[in-house]
Amino acid sequence: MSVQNTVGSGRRYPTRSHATGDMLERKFERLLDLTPEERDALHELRATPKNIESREFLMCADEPIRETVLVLAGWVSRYKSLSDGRRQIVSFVLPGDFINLYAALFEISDESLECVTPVTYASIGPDKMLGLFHEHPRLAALLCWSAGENDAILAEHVVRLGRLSAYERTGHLLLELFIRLERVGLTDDTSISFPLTQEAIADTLGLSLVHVNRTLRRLRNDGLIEMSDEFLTILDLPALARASKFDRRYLENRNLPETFLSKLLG
Amino acid sequence: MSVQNTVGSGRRYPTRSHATGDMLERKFERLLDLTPEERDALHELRATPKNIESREFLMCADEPIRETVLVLAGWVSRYKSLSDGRRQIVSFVLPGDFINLYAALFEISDESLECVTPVTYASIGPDKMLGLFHEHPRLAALLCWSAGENDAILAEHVVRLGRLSAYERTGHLLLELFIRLERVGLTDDTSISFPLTQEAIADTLGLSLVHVNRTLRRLRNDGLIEMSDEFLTILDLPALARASKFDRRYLENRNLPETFLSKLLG
DNA sequence: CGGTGTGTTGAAAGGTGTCAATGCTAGTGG
DNA sequence: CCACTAGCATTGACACCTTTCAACACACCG
Repeated sequence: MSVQNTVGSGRRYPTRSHATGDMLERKFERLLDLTPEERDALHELRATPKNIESREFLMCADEPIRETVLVLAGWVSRYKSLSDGRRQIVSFVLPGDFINLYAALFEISDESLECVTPVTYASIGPDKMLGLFHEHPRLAALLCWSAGENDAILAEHVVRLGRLSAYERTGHLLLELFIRLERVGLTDDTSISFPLTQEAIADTLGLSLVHVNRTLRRLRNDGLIEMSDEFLTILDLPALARASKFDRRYLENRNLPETFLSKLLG
Repeated sequence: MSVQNTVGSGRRYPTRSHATGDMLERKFERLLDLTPEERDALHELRATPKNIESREFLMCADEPIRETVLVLAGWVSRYKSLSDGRRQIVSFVLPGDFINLYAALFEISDESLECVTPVTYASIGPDKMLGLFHEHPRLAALLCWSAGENDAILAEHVVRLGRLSAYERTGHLLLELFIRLERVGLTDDTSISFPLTQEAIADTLGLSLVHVNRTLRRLRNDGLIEMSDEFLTILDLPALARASKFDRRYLENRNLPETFLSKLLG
């Protein structure tokens, strides 16, 4: 059920058949029953998807921000570069995630958005965005919810970088990616397709490439994960979560509260 | 011009006379000329300010989220705790900043909000928040801008933790705090009142208390800063910025773009 | 006056980075 | 068809940044 896409120089990334992407509905339906009109509006957002290759950029540092982007398939890395070449990946944008939800509100950014894999996305201009806020306030609320979730993910990344050991950090990141993909239906039981190089992991976790390599080997030796060029398998999720101080509450317990739901429904 | 507030156990924190706080207008006026009605709406937000002591909590982990908070005076730290006692401060909330802009959208949080100093704040219930979005869409846009700025600050914090040395991290943090306070008019030439303990700095930068102490001493010895119990002075801002790889663009270059401004103004 | 919170300093241990070299696979061009 | 290159994964040895442990100074407070 998976198609082989030839990518860049020597790495393959398998694209799943459901890459057409209804992961946004999937996320939102967990919070709220959408009306047919709202579903239509969401469908319309991705009416004319675009494709872009691995290693290409959705946005470059110091370039003007174009528009809000909804990722339908593939991984995007958001990172910042230092003058001396050091690089820090701030976050990964996965299918169903937004980029630049605030795009309309800033002139330029000092961050870059690079495709880790081939990416299918829908771009949403400021007009469309404003229209959405007027015509579908409930969807607007869900978009804000999405922004709030990103905030929580970023906050946890700060904890990871600031207070976890290399071993914990690595396991923690792998778990986050696994669970985020699970929530949009992109897992295969205990496996996900995993396109990150060890260098990308290093630039995410604030570690050296060499140390990431050693750490991954330890995780493998400890029977917690299995990794190939293309896939990551979580062999023992509870054990890995324990070993990584991974508390998945930051990705859950984030339902819309009743008080607010009633307003949206009423 | 400064009042001595006795705080907790043995630390004093000077409260400035302009702690009554028009820093929100100050921030927004840099982006947009506000109408009298909008000014009134902003004033109304802080019509009934509340006070809370140093070391008290605006929110505790696992407690339900109450409401959106606008900080008028004082510092708040947002942090997460690990089961083994490790702590990571995610961000500092300064006068003019919002907390829980998404409050209405989540049930509970796994983060805590603790006052570093005595704090004056205005709480904004979900109703008021929704009303604001309906009646003052331009203010709503500015609130979103504010959320986007927080995102940029968090992203830079990730870079700080992931790719800067202890020396760079420390200088970088001090500069960020200085500049953020400068933008809301809370600097005294090259000084700010500085309530953080070395332990708080350590929990922010992902370092040990001891190493923070040594690093601060180095910064002092290098003639870049001066610190007392109460104040921080940036002696040579350009030099400190160079030494810390501090690129203030993440706090600037964030004006509202023309395309959007015209919509708001029209 | 002792107690607590904070700042300071030294010495030793340890986690992580750097440097360097190797193997492997896929793609390229002769 | 086979060198040859490029990108990535892997490993060992060593250096160093940062942590940990421990002790002490100082201010404020009850």
